[in-house]
Amino acid sequence: MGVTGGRRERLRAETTAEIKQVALALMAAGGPDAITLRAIAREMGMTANAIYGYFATRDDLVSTLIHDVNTELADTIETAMRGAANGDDPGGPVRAWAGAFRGWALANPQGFRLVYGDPVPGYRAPEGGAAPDAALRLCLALMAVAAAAWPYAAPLDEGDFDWSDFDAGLREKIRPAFPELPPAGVALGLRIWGHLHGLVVLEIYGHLRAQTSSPNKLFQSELAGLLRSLGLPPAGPAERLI
Amino acid sequence: MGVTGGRRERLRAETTAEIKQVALALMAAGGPDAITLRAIAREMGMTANAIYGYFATRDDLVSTLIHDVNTELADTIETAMRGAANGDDPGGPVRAWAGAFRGWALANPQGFRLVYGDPVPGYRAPEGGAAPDAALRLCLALMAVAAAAWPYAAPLDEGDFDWSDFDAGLREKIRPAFPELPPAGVALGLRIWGHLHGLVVLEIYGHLRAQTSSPNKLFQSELAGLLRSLGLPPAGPAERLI
DNA sequence: TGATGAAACTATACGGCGTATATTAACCTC
DNA sequence: GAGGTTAATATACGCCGTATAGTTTCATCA
Repeated sequence: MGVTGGRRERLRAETTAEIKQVALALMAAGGPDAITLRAIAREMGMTANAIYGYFATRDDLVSTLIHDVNTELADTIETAMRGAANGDDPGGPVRAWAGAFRGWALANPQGFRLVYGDPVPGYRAPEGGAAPDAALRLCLALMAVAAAAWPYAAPLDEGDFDWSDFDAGLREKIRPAFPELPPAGVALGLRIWGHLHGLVVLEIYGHLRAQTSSPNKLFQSELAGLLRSLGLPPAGPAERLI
Repeated sequence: MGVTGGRRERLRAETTAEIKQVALALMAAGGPDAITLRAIAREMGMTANAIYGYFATRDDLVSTLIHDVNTELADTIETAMRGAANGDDPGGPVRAWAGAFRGWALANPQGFRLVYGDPVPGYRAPEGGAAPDAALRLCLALMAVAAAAWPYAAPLDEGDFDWSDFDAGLREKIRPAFPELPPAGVALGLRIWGHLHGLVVLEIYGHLRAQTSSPNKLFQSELAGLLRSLGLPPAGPAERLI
């Protein structure tokens, strides 16, 4: 176990990265089902079994991919929300979250399916492994949305929630970051997620295709309705001041 | 082509029904991926290839299952909505639709996945076959919801839709049944679908499990918010008259 | 410098999957 | 009884994930 054994470890990291990259490319081309060890190995010019040296099992590889994709989504949303957090526009975070979420989903439909659909035959791996990390980031972004909207939405809210309705670990992360957000505000964040998730998943999976040719118009209309139902102004601060 | 060949046709129909029933049982037990011809045949005590006499291909079988499940969902929703169409409660259809949709989804999560998720490796079959039938029924139920809510929601609606935004065949079915419903009302129906679909799909796929232990409370809260945003009374006509 | 041993990779095999083809048995119709 | 449709079978092929054993590569250290 030499301390200077950096070279082989670097090679190993590169090969690992290439495996994941090829797997993502295969998934983008043919869906999650196209992630087969043989196909990856074929693409890389090596044997399928060699991959077992990098991932204990195919599900491990898939789990890692899910984590990576989830992280990418979290990055996208966090970036979009940083640009919208000017404080003058309480609807900004909602619009940023919604736009980033749908935009990323439409740009990476296979990744969206991998994370939010049935991944592949196998099961989800770790029962508490790496996925929650990125999922937590997504949830915290949602809470930022809820925190921005809550002062406006609170008078309209009729939900009856308390902290015991939510995961204890989640609560510990939320309360320090958003001390002003009550349980009903957390619920609001999750509701906004579900609210917007529906149209996106229907669009990604093609279930809207038989009905409308303008899913974007539908989504924008729904977003406007969401903003209105939250008591938020429909557009930026300029219009709100008029 | 004898006219009296009823016996064999009856046997054939029975075997066909048994194949589908076994396939649904397998799906309920192990997810859509568990639908394998071999497993079905094993369960029925015959050879996998014998199924090719009843279904040209495995995808044909899956398509038929999707159609059956979709029909069951449409039946459930239509029944629930018939019970809510007393005319005195404009929010009744929305609540009936939402309750029936989520209730059916929770009672048949595998069926829900089959219809609204990635079915199985293979493709969807007919590009215009049997599935649209049931999908149309679901859509018409949605339009009944929208028609009941539209007189209340219209003043709040800010969508800008016209008929060209929707499928021509769909329009022909909608207009005779709901002549008072403008394009924005149709969009409202689809939006309600997407609105409620999101939380249900997140719950079915387990993505809410890490956050909340009360998905039902969350859904009811969201439903109340939907009713409010539509300008509808939150409960039955009794409360509305107060 | 050269042996050592871990790591990367290959070769081969097994069972399960969907599918295709050819074959046999049962049945109704004429 | 003959002809033709249908049910069911046996067998084979290729692809999949996985397991095991064997081979090459190469950093490490005496």
